[in-house]
Amino acid sequence: MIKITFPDGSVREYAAGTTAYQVAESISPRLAADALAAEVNGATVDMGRAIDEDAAVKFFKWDDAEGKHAFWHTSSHLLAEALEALYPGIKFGIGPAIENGFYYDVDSPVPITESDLATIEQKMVELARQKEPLVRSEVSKADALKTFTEKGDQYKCELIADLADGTISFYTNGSFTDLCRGPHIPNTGYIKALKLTSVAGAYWRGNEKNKMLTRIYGISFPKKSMLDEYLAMLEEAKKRDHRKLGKELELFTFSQRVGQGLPLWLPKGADLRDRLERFLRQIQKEHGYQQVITPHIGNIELYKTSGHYAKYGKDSFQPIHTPIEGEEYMLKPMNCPHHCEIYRSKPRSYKDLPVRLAEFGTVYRYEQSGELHGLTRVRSFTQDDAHLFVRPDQLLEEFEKVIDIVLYIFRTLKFDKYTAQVSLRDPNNREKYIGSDENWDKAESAIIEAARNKGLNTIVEYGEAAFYGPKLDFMVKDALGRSWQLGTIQVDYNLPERFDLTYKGSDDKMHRPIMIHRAPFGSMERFVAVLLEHTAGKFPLWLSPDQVVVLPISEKYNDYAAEVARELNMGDVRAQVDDRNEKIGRKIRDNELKRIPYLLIVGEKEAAERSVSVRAQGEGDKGQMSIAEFRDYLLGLVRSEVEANRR
RNA sequence: GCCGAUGUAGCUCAGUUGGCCAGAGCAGCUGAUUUGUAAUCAGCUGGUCGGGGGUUCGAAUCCCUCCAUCGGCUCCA
Repeated sequence: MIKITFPDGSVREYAAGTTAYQVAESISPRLAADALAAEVNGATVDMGRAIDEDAAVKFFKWDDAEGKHAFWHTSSHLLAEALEALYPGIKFGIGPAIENGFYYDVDSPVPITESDLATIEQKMVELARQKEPLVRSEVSKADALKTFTEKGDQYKCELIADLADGTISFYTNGSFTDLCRGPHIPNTGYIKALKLTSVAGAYWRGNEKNKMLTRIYGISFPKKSMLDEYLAMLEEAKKRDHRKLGKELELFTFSQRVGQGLPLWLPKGADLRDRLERFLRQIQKEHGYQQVITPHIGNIELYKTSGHYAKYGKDSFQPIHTPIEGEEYMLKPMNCPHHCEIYRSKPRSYKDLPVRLAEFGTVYRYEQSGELHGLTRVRSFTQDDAHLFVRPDQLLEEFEKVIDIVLYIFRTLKFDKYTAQVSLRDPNNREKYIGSDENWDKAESAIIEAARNKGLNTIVEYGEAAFYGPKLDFMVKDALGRSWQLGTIQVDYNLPERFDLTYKGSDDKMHRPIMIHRAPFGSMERFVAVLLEHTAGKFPLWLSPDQVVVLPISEKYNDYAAEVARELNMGDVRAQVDDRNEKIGRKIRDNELKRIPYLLIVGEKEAAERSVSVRAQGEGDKGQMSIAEFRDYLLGLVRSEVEANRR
């Protein structure tokens, strides 16, 4: 038997001849790394057997976050070692693993740019080949401080100073020693493939008042083929970038002269958006929502009442002054205050509730220029907003009904993978939230219960609630596995208070309604962006701006093609004719590239038989049908896309 | 806003160290062709080389400044 004492104090026994691989496999990557440290400190673990690459993948349990985390964390130490060798005098900030790879923040005496990455990569490969073990050591806080003070690494000293007294762990690979809690993989030799992806600026400790360090991002894998796959995925993501597709498919554009972050929706984009709005409006109508319309500006007093001016005034477009009357107006940064005033426009009884006010409301926020990004972060956007004013006893049911709408949307648009995040109060810091404990408890349990009743896959985050109420956010995974935050449902105790919203109860006393903010799409802009990247521009049939294009074989059949299109259009199918003087192959190619779902080829034969030859996007020739047959076929598909997901 | 990179025709991009009227493909226009399942051929049009200022005999190329875009940071009601 071999006894291994781990640095965390635990002792485990293994049969004689057990390899480090087996030990690690039996526990976790974290302990695997520590096992190696134990070995270096004199224990007897047989490291004899070489580990092939496939075993290494299994070894680090690549599918679980902990395995990847250890792997990438070690990679960041390898990066630091290479940097120290190449840039004497360089100082280090932090170097963690992230969702996809790792980074290290450094303060270099000479600037490091993208053109230097190849050299650093080479050095890393060279060091990785030496299979340097990650050796753990423990020192007192005072010694730790001394070590880094001597080295002149003020950032590390700052980190150490913040740690609790007691022993502090270091890890060493080759010539590089870092303050680190672990875990790590046993040695750098497992890193078989790596790539430094970018270099960027990042504030020290994430505070914009601090110095900006250079952050070097990278990714690494235990197998070369895994890196290739990852890079291929990035390529695919680039092709699906909504900014690129938006341009290619003529959905939206931006103009410097109009202003940054202000999207211009082109005809096809407006059509798509309108279709999405009608779809949501329909389901909302069925759920008892009432549509309202409010102005794009509001008196500054409105936002002072709501408290938004105090909190977000500086992040808004600055107030508009009207010299004649001396008033101040703001471009509306959110719709809620307007809707509160609509609620107040008449007395409400408990029998009137819930009141559900919906509006596709365009709002304006002065986002920092560096933050703008395609359609996902803009300065003017339209929320698919609604505010529900409910009695406390209605909260649960209303919440569930909103979840139903969100799930219906996800089903219809084929977002099959989603999770829900429940954001609750920080239990240790209850003073910072507005509203009574009793109400919060009710609202929090209502959200949790609603999510459970609807069978949602939820994660609970404490301390993530807004100051005015808890919330439920939906994150979807797109076709490439990337996560996007979409819909949100929030409970609000603040605005009903500030606007003094009331209703008369059955007890003849005045009561305060609870407000629910909700936006299933989030914003039309963001949703279209996510939908574009999810579908790679191949929208479902019911959403496609152009569903069908009729392609005459030659100009002789243009008249028949126009007739086909006319007949389809009268039957509620969106059809166009491509009557350019081009060969049929050319027309097919161009229209496939425009992601048209169905192409109808018509020539002599079809004109004679009053039929069409059908070609489905990406599927090729589907054979001949009569015009009516095709129309019914298509309308059937559209119905099934939308209706089938109702329940 | 901060760090770094980029900005040449509607789109995608060439234009090495400053030097003949700034180029190509696609798109557009004109003509020829009348086509059967992913690019027919030819001709033509189109650019204050992001804006402004400077250095120079001479600037797309070098310097300054502003603007915009991209990758991050910070932020996200």
